[in-house]
Amino acid sequence: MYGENTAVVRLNEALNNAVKALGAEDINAEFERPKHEGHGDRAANAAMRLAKPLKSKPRDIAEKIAESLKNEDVITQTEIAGPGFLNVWLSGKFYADVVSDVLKQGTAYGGINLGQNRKVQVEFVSANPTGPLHIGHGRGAAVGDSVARILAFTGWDVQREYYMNDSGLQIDTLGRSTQARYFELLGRESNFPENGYKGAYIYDVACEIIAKEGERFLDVPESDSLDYFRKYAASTIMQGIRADLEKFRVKFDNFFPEGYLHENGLVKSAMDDLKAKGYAYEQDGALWFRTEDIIGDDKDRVLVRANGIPTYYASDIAYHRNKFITRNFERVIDVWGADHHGYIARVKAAIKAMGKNPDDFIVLLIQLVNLLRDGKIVTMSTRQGEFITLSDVLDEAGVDATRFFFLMRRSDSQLDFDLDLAKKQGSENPVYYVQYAHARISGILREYVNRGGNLDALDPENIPAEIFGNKDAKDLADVLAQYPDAVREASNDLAPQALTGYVLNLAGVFHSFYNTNRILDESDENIRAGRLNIARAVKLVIASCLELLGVTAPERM
RNA sequence: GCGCCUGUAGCUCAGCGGAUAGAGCGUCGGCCUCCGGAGCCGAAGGCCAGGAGUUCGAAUCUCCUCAGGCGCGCCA
Repeated sequence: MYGENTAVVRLNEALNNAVKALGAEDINAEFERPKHEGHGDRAANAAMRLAKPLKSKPRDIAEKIAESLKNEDVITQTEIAGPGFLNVWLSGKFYADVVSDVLKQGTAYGGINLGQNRKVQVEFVSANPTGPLHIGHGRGAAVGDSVARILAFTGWDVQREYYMNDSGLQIDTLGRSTQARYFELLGRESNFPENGYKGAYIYDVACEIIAKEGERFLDVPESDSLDYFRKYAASTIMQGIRADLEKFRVKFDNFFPEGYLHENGLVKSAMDDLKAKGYAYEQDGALWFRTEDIIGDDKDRVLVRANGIPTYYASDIAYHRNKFITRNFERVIDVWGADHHGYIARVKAAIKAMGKNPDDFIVLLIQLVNLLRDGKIVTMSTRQGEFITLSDVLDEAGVDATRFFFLMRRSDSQLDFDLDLAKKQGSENPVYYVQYAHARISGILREYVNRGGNLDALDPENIPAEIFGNKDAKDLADVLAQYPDAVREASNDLAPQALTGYVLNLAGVFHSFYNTNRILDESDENIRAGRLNIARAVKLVIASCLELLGVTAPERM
């Protein structure tokens, strides 16, 4: 398969052919890397899985499989161990094949086609334009962006969307907060809304309005100018958000305004559809959704209030109907803050009600980020205007470190973001550790050219098998062989941390290899070429992996 | 009260059905006549919160208990 390592695929094919030769069903057997030395280079548990269907002892089955693997030229030795593990030892040629396959596939390596060009949407960040992005949004941005990159790399047709909640109560409050600051700055008495946004950025917006419009709003009734303040503040803040996203190297294909749903009657038609299907009913003047029946919710939920204004839930139903039905996405992934988790079941209920499979709707919950400075947690609140913005963190720690830190942990567990550590340009900082490996290889390749070498003339097939008599060389090839598995895991589980973990491991094993294997100083020309090829393959995979994380792979540091 | 997430080395966390549970940081001890020392090697450090099940086999699956976080609005 495209993107897989062909050396690994061939080995597994041999195993499956051996299994089929026993008359067993296809169990899709695979060799795995045993955790412990002494258990061979690869191990298979196929015999144990076949024991029941074949009504035979695992060790006897393993014996037979070993017999049919005898002719494989990359297998040098087999062993039956424990309850029925089949352990095999591999020749240097196998590892050479692994590495040259990486070089031949180049940047396509690891890009297995899991999506089959199916349409998937990743909706993330979607912060209301009521204030600048803070680090919690940053984590969601890093995760959403990386997941989108991973899905695209693995054959999905991906759209990245930002849902702009640009109407409603919050924007109203934003407008009134800005208006109050406008009056305040012009020396008039103002009544700042009780739940207003107290951040200093509101003053900035008010200043802009003064510069642009002067004092002309002083003498008109507040209710007449409110709309202007609302729109101006929201669009200014949205521009700031877009600028922050750009700075963070996060791109969107589409910004979807909530207002579109109302203006085009999509909320109404979604409600009509629910009513027609009997999922919604009227009571006490409001429209209710039968979530109790559909998903066993504690109670039914309100869709349209007694005052005729639809709830946020109603627009969300219309929005997801638009995603699944109008725009025809096969899978919809939403990245939400963890405090919304109680809401997942309700949206799934709506998806069920519209006749789609709730399993195709996946929510990635982003847990809280604690920002640590000097080892202490910095507290934040958007309303109170006490927070550290994403932009501040990027200025201090840099885009690469910030992204890498956000992606190191699974998103559904809380994260302590240690600002002091992220700023350190040293070995304690994992992102530098990885980037250093890439820069170091680049340095070696530059030096090779300096000494008169020609990289284009290097034959990717020229990797002498004897190189892999060295344990570090063998380990390194092994890690290269695992890249497609890491990508598969990251794609299937929507888990970028599988890749941060992988690339940290790859960098570490490369550093070990570097310390025991001279490259340019090696006198044997073929071995030198072989080691150069290994280094090139490592460089390629590090760069590929970092690209999926949205982190740069520097040539020098 | 109901529901979701999390309890793994001193700290931060991987591992989520396989054979002796891993990494980084921190601690201690080594390694530059040498291609990038932003590096490497080694040591110490664990009843995988507790209990009961399922399985040939459990940190991993199920149930219960305990602890921490979060959510249960005609808010968004």
